[in-house]
Amino acid sequence: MAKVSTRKSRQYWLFKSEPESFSIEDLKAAKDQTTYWDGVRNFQARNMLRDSIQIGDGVLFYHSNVDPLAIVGTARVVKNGYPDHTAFDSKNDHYDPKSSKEDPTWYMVDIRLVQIFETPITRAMLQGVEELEEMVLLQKGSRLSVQPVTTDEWQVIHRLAGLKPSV
DNA sequence: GCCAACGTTGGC
DNA sequence: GCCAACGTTGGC
Repeated sequence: MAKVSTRKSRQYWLFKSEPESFSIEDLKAAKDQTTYWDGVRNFQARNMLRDSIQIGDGVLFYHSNVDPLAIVGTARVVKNGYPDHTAFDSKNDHYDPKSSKEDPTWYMVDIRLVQIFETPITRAMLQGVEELEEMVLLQKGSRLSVQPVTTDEWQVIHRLAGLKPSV
């Protein structure tokens, strides 16, 4: 019998990336427009990657540490959490000697591009929207690079992009 | 470039 | 187990 998802409904997430290291254009250029989301080295984010994020979930792709800060498009989860092999590679920037193949510390998922927004939804735009006041991204001091997004937030952001909620 | 917020490390 | 010191993130 095929493996069945443990929950019925799709969930939504926001992934941050510095475009200098990996931009949504890089995702577009990747083979099958798909990538593994490696390098997350925070336990809270790790738990989401390992335990919560599932195939079919929607991902807002956010560019951080750049002008303009913005949600630049969406992606879809195409592979559930599995060990982040970059932690095993001593030559990799994200190498972590405490993580082993036998007992991995860090996890990643695979995502595939859905769309690049014609007009990026800038952080400044988000900050003006009452329905997004509680969005994790906009909370003071929020540094999580993988964050949950509510269904309402997902829909508001698609509306701002002039799109029907897709994925 | 600044600095607040946060996570981790290590001495005790 | 506390907490000061330190390093990093990331908005501004």
